[in-house]
Amino acid sequence: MPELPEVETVVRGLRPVLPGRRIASVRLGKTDFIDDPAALERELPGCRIADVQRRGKYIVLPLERDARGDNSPLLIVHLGMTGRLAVQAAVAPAAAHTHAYFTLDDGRELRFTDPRRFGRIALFSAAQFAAAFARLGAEPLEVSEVDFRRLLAGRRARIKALLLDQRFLRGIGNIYADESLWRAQLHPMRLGASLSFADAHRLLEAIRHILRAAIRLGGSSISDFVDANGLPGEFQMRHRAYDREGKGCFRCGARIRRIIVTGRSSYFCPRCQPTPRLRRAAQRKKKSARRK
DNA sequence: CGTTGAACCTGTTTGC
DNA sequence: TGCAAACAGGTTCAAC
Repeated sequence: MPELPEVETVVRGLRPVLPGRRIASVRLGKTDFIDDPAALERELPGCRIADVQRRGKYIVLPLERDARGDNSPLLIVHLGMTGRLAVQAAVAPAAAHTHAYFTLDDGRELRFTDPRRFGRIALFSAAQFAAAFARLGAEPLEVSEVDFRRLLAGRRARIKALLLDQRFLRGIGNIYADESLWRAQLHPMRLGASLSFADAHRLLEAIRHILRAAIRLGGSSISDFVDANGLPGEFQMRHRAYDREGKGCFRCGARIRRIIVTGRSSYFCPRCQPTPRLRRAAQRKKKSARRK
């Protein structure tokens, strides 16, 4: 569920609420997705939440410790596939699979809910944070076209694999990869280095357009995504490729197809997003197979 | 460098 | 109707 636009939507919902609040206490349920549960219970009470930020698909809460405040830690939350983070009244009944409760100094609670527990919560020192996040690629809404072309140069991986690789760009997942490739009219199996100047230009434009539109509509709600206020997004109404197997292409009418690329379902229009030329060895193999 | 497949875990949808 | 298989927004790791 949560890719860059959904995480951004959650962050924008929390930003008017959390900064300035202090964490009074911590309660944990299942903890197998938390790096060091004991550290949360030990370190968090008394900390003031200074800000709410997003880095790729990560939510980052910089904290300030009591008086002197140096060596301040950062609380990191990743929503995985089914994670939710929301502030609720302490008396409100908790949704099923709510595994972390952070009581705030106004009596309300910041709650983390995640049925599949693919999410992650960690408490990082400034140094740990810098080291961990140095591996992530650029923000797709901030990278320049020149840098984007440099990233593609020499990459023999499929463009779909690159878009999903958080060290290439951070924040794009399966939905927005497919939607961007559809808009740019590029087949998901194209190799990164094979993209022409014009291809790369169209792809970056598509990524920017799609992500901005999705943020504007509060993200995509496929089955269970809701923002920090419990409201679903609306960008799923605008999907042109994702989860549309067998339906007509919005551009040319051809039936959208689903194939597996990099182990993930990939939806594309076989007419608008033409199959790349195969490499010679693979091509020979196919030809001989066809002759039989 | 790249790719593939499996693993993590639960819930929902699909197919026989 | 019932049960099993397939599938799901993500990340990581081993094996090739």
